[in-house]
Amino acid sequence: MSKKDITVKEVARRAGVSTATISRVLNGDSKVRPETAARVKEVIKECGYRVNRTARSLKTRKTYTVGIVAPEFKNDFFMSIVTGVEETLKNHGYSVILCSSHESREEEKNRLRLLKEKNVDGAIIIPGSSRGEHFSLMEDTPVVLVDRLVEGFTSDAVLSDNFQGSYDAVRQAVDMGARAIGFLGGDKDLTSARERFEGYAQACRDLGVAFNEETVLFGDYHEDSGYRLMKQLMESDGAPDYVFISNYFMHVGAARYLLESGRDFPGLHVLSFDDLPLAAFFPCISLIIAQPMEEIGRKAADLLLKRIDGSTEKRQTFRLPTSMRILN
Amino acid sequence: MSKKDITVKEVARRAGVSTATISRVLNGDSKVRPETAARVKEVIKECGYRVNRTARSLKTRKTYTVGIVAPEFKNDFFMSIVTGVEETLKNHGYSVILCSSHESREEEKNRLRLLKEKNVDGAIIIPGSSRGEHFSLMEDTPVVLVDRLVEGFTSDAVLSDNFQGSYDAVRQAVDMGARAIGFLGGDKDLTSARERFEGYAQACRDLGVAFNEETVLFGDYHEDSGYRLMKQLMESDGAPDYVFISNYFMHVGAARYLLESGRDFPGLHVLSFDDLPLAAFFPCISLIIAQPMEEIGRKAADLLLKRIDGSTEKRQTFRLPTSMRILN
DNA sequence: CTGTTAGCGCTTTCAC
DNA sequence: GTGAAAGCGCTAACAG
Repeated sequence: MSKKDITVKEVARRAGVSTATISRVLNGDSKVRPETAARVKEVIKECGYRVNRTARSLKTRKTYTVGIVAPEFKNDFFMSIVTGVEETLKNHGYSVILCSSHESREEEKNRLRLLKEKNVDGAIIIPGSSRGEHFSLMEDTPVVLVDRLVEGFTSDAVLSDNFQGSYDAVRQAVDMGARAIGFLGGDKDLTSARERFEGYAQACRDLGVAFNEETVLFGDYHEDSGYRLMKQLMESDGAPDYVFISNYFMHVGAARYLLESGRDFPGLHVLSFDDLPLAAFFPCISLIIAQPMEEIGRKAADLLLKRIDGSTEKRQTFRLPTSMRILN
Repeated sequence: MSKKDITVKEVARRAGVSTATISRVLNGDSKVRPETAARVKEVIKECGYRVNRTARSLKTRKTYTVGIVAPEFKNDFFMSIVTGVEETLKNHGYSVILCSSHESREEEKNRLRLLKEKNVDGAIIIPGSSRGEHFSLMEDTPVVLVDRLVEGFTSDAVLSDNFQGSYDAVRQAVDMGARAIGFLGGDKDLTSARERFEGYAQACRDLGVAFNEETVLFGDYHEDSGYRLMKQLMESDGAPDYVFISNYFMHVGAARYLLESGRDFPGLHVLSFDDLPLAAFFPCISLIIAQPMEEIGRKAADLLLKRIDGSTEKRQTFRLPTSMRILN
């Protein structure tokens, strides 16, 4: 933004009209004589005028900017969501500010405060945990939660149908001949981890699958946890033939264990959440529960746009169905 | 941003001072009597005042925002760079606007124009192609190019040392016994693709590796291209034992071919660029040339910050060294 | 249809 | 140390 930036005032002077008229042309106001509009557009092109959106925002109280907050971005899962969000919002003239919260509640809070100060028109948040009192910071700024819910804060939300996805996977495994299914779970502090466990547990009960406490293990959604739990499970006495893994990163860790152990695991069947590009390459993979990630992002953006435009409908939580990909 | 937002004016009224004093306190100006400052801070806390950064930016002509433009974001490679950028900039009080250019020059141009209108303090760009006349749009806004260079536009840039990385890989392969090395290359329109080829070619010449035109294939950096070229190479008569693959996505495609073909490839050695989490799982992988992606992002951000702060040094291009990971 | 005018909320001389 | 006042560039009544 250099000193010599051309302003509406300058354009007005050159076109011999008032700044109000320039503004009208800029905003497509119909009440401008065509010849006037043409002349103004001419001048604008000539001198390379560009609107100053900061000034416009100050006046209109609209920034056409939304924040997207997530624990981190260097993973395909969150980025697919971000992609869906960005595409959709871009088509509506909005831009996206990226905010990583590093799984820290304090950081999450700081980012929200900043977004508020930057006057974003709304925010899409993948919460770092189930606790969300600080989300009240956003007061009357529209918010859509994605992937996880939060206690103490109600808003629109878009999630996968984790329960059903898990349930269906277990049923499919049973059809394939499973008698016992081990479980590697994420941090129960996250709603999605709880829901996936519930779906698994309920299906086991409904379908008469042996439910052995020792083969149901919990850690967190990260790779190391998957490695560790898979190792623990495979080295235990009653290692099951079927293993349900709760997300992609745990799956990566588990796969790493299977490869590094140097052992063979004949008859082992892995069922896992998340259909990222390489999941199908992993050892023993039998069934993948795919979340529609980009669609989740698009849906979240659509919802947010509705809120921003003042839709007054009551808060809604959308659960998008997962799909199954059977590999062998 | 609701009607009842508290402004400096309101804080001034409540604290019984002028808005100038509030501003001074907000900005840590020392020329404020401690007692006054304390009282102001008290009031600020009490009424939950938050600065309006849009207004501040209009006045100071500084947005503390930078744009980051890339062809797309749903891939680990670009996102690792973005992560490095975001972390670094966040630590300096900047936020990041995400702009996908979809490999389209027109779209890239639109995004740059928008960034300009939003008065970003600078931009970090992963160009979609070698053509960059439209980058002149950014006039006197600091720009740092990442990963790829562009003709017709000079600016700071941060890249991997593609030539050296390729060269070293070929030398290592020769040490491992390679006599002929096939090559799967990216789109020659990209500087990085050209550089990787040059490094490979030079090393072959220097080390006396047979350089067979029929085993040097070019496509683009995408998965399908990797699949197709690998298939072509493996089904040809003189299929080499060593294959150099120019980036991660081609590697994914090539790996998919190797798996799906159902054949065995005894003695096949794959050398590939990019150390993404799963590369080491791929069939026949022998050597990975790792780019320091997050570091590239951090370096780019550092450079940009220097430019923003008015460093007047001449434009620089940094080439960060790659490293080798030998797998077998 | 077009111009005049009054700000949006903040920072920043320039006086005192 | 502090305040008064002038804008940053734009839009939106309100007149005409």
